[in-house]
Amino acid sequence: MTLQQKLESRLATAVAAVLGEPAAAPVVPVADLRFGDYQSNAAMVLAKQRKTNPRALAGDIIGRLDLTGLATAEIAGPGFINFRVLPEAFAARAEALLRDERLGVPATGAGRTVVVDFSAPNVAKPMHVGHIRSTIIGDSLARVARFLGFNVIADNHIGDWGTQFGMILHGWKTLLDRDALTKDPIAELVRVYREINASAKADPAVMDLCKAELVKLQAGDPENLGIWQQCIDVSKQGLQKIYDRLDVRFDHWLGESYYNDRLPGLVDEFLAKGLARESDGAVCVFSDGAKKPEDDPFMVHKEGGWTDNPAIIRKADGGFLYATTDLATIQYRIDEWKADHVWYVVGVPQQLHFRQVFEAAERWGKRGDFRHVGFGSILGEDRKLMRTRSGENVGLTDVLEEAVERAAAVIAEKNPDLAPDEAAEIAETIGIGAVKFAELSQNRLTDYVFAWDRMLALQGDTAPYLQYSHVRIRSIFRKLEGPCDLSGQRVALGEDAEIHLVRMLTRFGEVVPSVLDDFRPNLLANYLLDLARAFHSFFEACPVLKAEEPARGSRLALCELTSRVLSKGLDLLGIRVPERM
RNA sequence: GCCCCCGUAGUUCAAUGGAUAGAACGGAGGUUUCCUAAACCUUAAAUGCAGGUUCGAUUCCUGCCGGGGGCACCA
Repeated sequence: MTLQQKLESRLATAVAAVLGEPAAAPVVPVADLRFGDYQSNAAMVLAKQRKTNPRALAGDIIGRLDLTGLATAEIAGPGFINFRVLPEAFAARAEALLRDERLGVPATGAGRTVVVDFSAPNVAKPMHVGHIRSTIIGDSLARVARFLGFNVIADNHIGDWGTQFGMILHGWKTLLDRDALTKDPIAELVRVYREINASAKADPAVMDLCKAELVKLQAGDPENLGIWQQCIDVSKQGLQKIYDRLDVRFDHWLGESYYNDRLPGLVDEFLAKGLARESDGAVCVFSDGAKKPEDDPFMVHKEGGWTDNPAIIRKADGGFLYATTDLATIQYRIDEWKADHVWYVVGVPQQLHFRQVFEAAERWGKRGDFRHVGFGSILGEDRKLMRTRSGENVGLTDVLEEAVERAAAVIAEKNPDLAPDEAAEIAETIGIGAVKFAELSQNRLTDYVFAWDRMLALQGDTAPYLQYSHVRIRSIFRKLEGPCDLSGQRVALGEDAEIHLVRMLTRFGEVVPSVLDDFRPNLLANYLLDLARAFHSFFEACPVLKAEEPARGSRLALCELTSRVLSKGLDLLGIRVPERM
């Protein structure tokens, strides 16, 4: 049980004793240490309901509170109950954590299945910086959910069937350089796509040819299907290289094409059940007709009257769309995978689409906890959205390359004695870690302007700062020489820096589950920075190897525990830790 | 026109309705006979504007200002 849970449990007992009935009395960590470690505002809330004096009620509750061996409590301000955890309680908790493989993190997701839908690039187009958010945030959420005991299915819903294939097919047939395709398939595909895209934009006749190729593909033309399959294979190989480098894994790659056969039947079913109807030749799912414009964001003002903003599931020409595929995908995930939760890590601009699809799925009878985990946009220097086709866009591979180069330069300066192989490996770990951490340490909803120095920073609140903490700890254990069993080690806390370090260590079990409350890996990232700061302060203030027993063993145990929590925390963010740097 | 997201130190970002709004970079000043100075310590500096709800608002509500985005056959 976490310290927070213990306090909550004891407080609940006291509150029930005072009131004569159970009442909610949550305990939260205190932001400002001057007020203690944890606090509860229960007295203020309950006093208001009962129209009594909050400080008096808080006093009554504290009078009934048994905190033996755990903490002290006091009334503060308008009626807070502040808890200060006793050093011996912190020490006991640290000893318990040393023996706990889960490091105090409860398995809150046990027995539930969650599908995490993230990354989902379009094939035959290069990944650029705009793809980084979904990929990295989604991977981290999947890792956290897995650690919390969820049955996690990471699904890469790649765009392998859309209209862009009309262009690629036409380009393949008219522009392809076979030699170039053999040498660097991805680059050649990208070149073909860019060229054909430009000429189709300029010339409607070319666009018509592209559309004709798409129709043939969708009708099952063997030649086009063959080319399509080649494109997919080549693209997947290229994507896999980037995912390997980023240490991102998927359980499935069920792209749009996987659901292709299900779409006609799906639309028929929607029509038959009255969930959709024709409008201007298209089949649309309209929002619930009972709603009024005031309370329904689907309603739009159009041609003199209010109508709602439908999800189109079949075009007038018979083609299917994004919404159709997403509904088929939901059906599969709910019926085949028995998903309890489905999390879509997709940019905020698609919010309307997901509201429509989730509502349609619900009315269709596909019940589940569907969440659109949106994130802000990456903007260009002009503060406008980075577009896939605009030339200014920076490729994801270029970002990773540059990050690793910068890390290598710092290593050469700071630690020139490392063997070249090892230095290169460390540069990879640090460079990639820095990029990922830059993404994960901020609120996902914030828009930001892409800037090399921001994304590739190696100083300050960055992954290398965290990695360095771990490296210093490993350095101590190297000097120990020989095995060292700390599982039964007694922890004795004297210095403030030691107590503060343990305070931070005990919060790991509280922070990790909170990441999924609102899908915010940055809570974990920021926690790890606080933990690392606590460790560095401890490390400056408290000698370890040169200390006398019992402090020496106790401090070694704190180092070991810190190392484990940092490694696990970074692992949940998808960031590796080096042994030295 | 309607809807959504975002406005916090010079800059980039934090802050489940809680107390004196935290970091980092940059600025100023210090710490190395001692486990890696990629570190530590000290310091100056901010909630777009106006109302409202609340014991308490960066957070919730209303209006305005500013930035970004979405809104019928792309994904």
